[in-house]
Formats: sequence, structure tokens, C-alpha cells
Amino acid sequence: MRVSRLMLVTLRDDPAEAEIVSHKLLLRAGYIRRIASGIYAYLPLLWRVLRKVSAIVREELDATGALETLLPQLQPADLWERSGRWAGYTAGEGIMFHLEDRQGRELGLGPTHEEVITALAAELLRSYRQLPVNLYQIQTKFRDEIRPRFGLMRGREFIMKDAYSFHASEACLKDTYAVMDQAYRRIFNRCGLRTVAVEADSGAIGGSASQEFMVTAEAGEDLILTSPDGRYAANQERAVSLAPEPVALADQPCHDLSTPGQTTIEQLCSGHGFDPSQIVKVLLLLARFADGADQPLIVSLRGDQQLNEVKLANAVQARLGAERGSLLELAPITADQLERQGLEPLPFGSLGPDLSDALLSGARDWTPRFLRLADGTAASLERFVCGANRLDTHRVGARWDPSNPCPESLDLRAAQPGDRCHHDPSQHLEAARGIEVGHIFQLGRKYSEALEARFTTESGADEALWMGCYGIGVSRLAQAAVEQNHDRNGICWPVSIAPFEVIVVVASSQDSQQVELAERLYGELQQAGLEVLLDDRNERAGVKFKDADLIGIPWRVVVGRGATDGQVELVERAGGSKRDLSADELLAALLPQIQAGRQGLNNPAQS
RNA sequence: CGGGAUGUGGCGCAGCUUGGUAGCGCACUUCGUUCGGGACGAAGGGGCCGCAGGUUCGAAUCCUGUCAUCCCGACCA
Repeated sequence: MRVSRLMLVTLRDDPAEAEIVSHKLLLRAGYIRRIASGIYAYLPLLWRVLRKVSAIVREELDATGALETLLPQLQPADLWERSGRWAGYTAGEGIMFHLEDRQGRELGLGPTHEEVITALAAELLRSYRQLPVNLYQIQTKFRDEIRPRFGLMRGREFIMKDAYSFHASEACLKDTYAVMDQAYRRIFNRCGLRTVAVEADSGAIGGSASQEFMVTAEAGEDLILTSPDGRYAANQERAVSLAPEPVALADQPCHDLSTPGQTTIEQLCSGHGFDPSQIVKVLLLLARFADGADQPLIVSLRGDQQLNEVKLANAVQARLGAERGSLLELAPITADQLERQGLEPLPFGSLGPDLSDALLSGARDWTPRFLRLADGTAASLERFVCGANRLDTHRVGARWDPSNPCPESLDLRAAQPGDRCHHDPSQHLEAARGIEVGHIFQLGRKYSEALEARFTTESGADEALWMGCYGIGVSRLAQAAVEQNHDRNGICWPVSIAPFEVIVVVASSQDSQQVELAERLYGELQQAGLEVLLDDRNERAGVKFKDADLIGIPWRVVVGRGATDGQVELVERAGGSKRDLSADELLAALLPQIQAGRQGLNNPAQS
């Protein structure tokens, strides 16, 4: 391809719309243009990158025996109602774009494809003899994100590879899950990404085990916690750890303490010399469910600990989801809401875990009983300080006893960097930021049961299929690669996903010898099967060098002064090493490098 | 959805306080000189100043509304 024909438009200044380096570079180098918030045009250069990433994904998945398919993006609402996800995905903070057709039937624009694929499996998979199967597709997904961000990192329309496997047994599912784990590691490695695999929350997709693949980068949206020995790594949403030991509270009879205006843990501690770990704080939240009745919650946490809302949402869903439908939202209860329910104001700032259910009687739309949960750190305190449920009053020396029973205890706290690890308390968790580029799940039978995807076993029984699902954010991966592979001059694509492998730059388009030699080399390299750009523009050499660096072509051949003697310069983009060599030796020098790069063989190993 | 900021040629910005009919750099076109790290000179083309109302003799500028974009948050009482 000739640069003069490439519609290459590069920018000298950083566009105002971009915040992080990969987003700026993709815009400046002419890879993407924003059409609307979270909606981008993939320009020809980026499309080549995306096709390369897709090709690697295809090769690795095909090698595992997975089958490529293509499923509809327009999906009928009733399919989602059968799985119980329509309300959760469309109401509240739901992320599914949805619309009505001319008959008034509701449709959603696919944010993911469990429903469609499971319905298909229900029709097509009748016998254990057909199992296991693993189907995948690479296509555009639509998600009405709360806040689209950072270019392709979090778009409302993006390219995803999603795969779904079906099994006759859980053991078989685990086998495929392990195979996909390995395939994913190869895919990311071949794409030149340094990734770390972490334990993850399975979120709205559901299911049991799940693992995320994180590209480590400062701009990452996720916090990941790892142990120094590398044996533990988890997304903070999911991470578990040992909390610090609490400071013991002196043995004393339970008594009230006047705490005027002291509504925060900090004020309480500085006012009376308590340690935050001696306090039980009480959070009042409201869980909105699909069935319309809102459920008030009382969550007790040790004062020095933070709530992990994902863990709480999972716990609430597990306890009430069966009868109440999907959990739509979890938010703190406000004084306004109490008033609208016709309830008396509560003494916020002095709440205790034994806050009476009687306070909810007469609520208009709320379940008139609290769901009470406690984090293990609060539940295990012998004596503690807590609110007395009267304004400006706390209780000191409170205990869990029949008059103040300890709620159901579970892990609800957010693990923090510096916490001790479960597997080895001498290890302390370290924090890093990550961009989630892949996620694999063992779904179990959640969807197959909801959508009645059943098969006949060897013994003739009728059972629901076991399922797994596996995603890769293809367009996000491309940007993550830039985030990890760039320098001050621009992008440094790994050869395996670069839009072109080599660029031939004519230093002076006025010099007919240079032009002639460059044209010859352009032809030869193409003949040898390389993906070559020829910068034939009538620009000064400096402009061409700057652009070549910016768009990040891994190898550059400069045809310049030495052309008279048949000499050219070969430059590696990453690292910038240069060597002069004869034009006749060029192909022999370049070909092995690029062939190795294509396979990702030069890429460093990953954890 | 809450908070903050910004909308002026393709891109980056100034002008707005103190109203008088739009400017700079880059990019683009032509010509000349240059030609190995974003050249120089000359001459050009391109703007409903986000949109809609209002105030005024007169609005990019003041007022009201609205739309869009970006950032932070969605959280401990």
C-alpha cells in the first residue's frame, strides 16, 4: 500500500477529547474517529489491526476445536424474559439498548448472547453423543454504558469475541474451561500483551468460577490485587484477604455515650480515643428488585473496613433472587426516601445493628423487614462501639447477645493492598491497575435450566446442559496493546498485530535513484509476502519519519543518501536500533525477524 | 443519575470581564526556494461562533432554555 493512497490523516496536537495515551495516539495517528460518545469509526489502519487480532483469535480457538458461527444482534425480548434478565438489562441501570418493532414487539440489541445460543442449543443438542461443543463468534456488541470512556476502552458499540460451550457434565465443562484458559494465554501472548490472569466476580453473567485476563496498565479501570509470590491474583471486586487484627476494647459494662454531632467513624474515634476497628458501623441500603418491592438492608461492618458492594449484591441476590427476581440496584437509603415511604426519620450517624423492624411498618412499597447481614470482621468482635439508634448517642461495650443478635455473617469487606493473604499470612497483597481484555466463566446450568436446554444422557435420563462462556474484547484489546506498547514518538505495534509490518520511506522523492530503489524494494518485499507500506508522498524526510513513528510500523526501511551505492537503513521501531545494509541483503535480514514476530515468538512470557 | 468543565474553519486555541459584525498556530490549495527528524517566503480557500429564544440600534460576547462532548462520582451517614 502506498501512503499517498492511504487516506492517512495524522494530527500534530493531542485532541481535546482524549485523556489517556492510547486514546490520544489512536486519534492522532489516524486509527479512529469519534462519531458519538462511545461510538467510533474504525479507520482502515485500525481495521487491519482488528482483523489481525481476530485472525489470531480464530487460529487459537479453531485449534481447540471450537466452531465459528454468527448470531443475530437483534434479539427478541421473550428470550430474555425466559432467562430472567430482560428487566435487569433494560430497567434501572440496565445496559441493553432496546426498541419496539412495527408490531409493538420488544427487541434488544445484543449486549451478549447467552440467551440466543442457549435457545439454539435447546433445539439442536439432543444427545450426549453431540457433546461437548464450543461455538464462537466475532462481532459487534451493543451496551448502553453508564459512562463510555477512553475511546475503545469502554464503548457503547465494540467488537467482541464470545464463545459458549455445552457439556454433558461439570467435569467436561472444567476441561474445556482449562483448554480455553490456555488458548487465551496464547492469544494474548501472541498479540504482544503482558497480561495477568485473576480470579473474578462473574457479575451479571452469572455462574460459578470465573477468571479475567488483565492487561497491566496505569490507565486500567480495574484494581487487581496480587500476592508477591504470584500464587494469588484477583480483581478487587472478588479478592479475599485477612483483615488486620482489631484493637481489643477494654472489658466494661455496656453503656451509652453522648456523641453530639459525631456522625462519622473519624469523629467518633478522635473524640473518644477509639480505634476504628473497635466500632461496628451500620450501613442502611435499599435493594431494588425486578418485582417492584424494595428491600431495606442493614449491613454491619467493622469500622476500619470498607464494604465491597459486589460481594453484597451477590449475597442479596443469592438470598432473595429466587422469589424476587433479579436485583436491579443497591443504594444507600436517604432521608428523602424515608419521608416518601411515610416513615419517621432515622438517627443517621448513630445507627446500631439492632435497629428495629418496627421502624419500617407502614412503609408504602418496602418490604417491612430488614435483611440483616454482617461482615465477618464485625461478627467476630467480642465487644464493640456502635450507634444506639438515638440521635447523638452511641453505645460502648456492646456485645452480640440475644437482645442484639449477630446477623448472618459472611465476607462483605473489600480486600485492600497491604492485607495479609489467606494462603500465606506472611505475604501482603499488592495493587496494580488492569484493563480487562478477556473473561472466562463456568456458567453451570443457570441458562440451560431457564431456557430448557436439555439433552439425553448415556443412561437415557433428561438433564440440563452444562455451559461455559468465554469473551475477549477485540477492539479493547487493540487499544490496550497501544497502552502497553508506545513511546514518546507514538505507537510501537507488536509485529503480530501491526497494520503493516514494514514501511519503506523514500527520504527524498526528488531523487530518482532513491525512488527507483524504493519502488524495487517495495515490490520485492511484497513478493516475499510481507505487508509493506511505501511512503511515496512528496514530503520532507522528517515528516515521513515522524508519521512512521506515530503510526507505529514495526520496521522501517529508509532509502536515502546511500541509494547511489545500493545501501539502505533498517530501523526497528521499538527500541530504535538502526543498521545500514545493502539493498540486496534487506529481505534476508528482515524476513526472519518478521516471521518470528508474526508468531509472537519475540514476545515476553507472561504470568 | 449527581457534581464539575467545555462548545469559535479539519485539529489545537485566543477573543467574552468592558457588546460594534472574528483572529492565531497547525492542516489544506497555488507558486518559488528548500529537502535525513513535523522547512521558509508569497498568495489563496474555508467559520450557521453548538442550537433556540430573549435584551439591545447592534450579540461570539449579556440573560434564559436546550443539546452535545469530556472529567469525577455513583460509597460507608
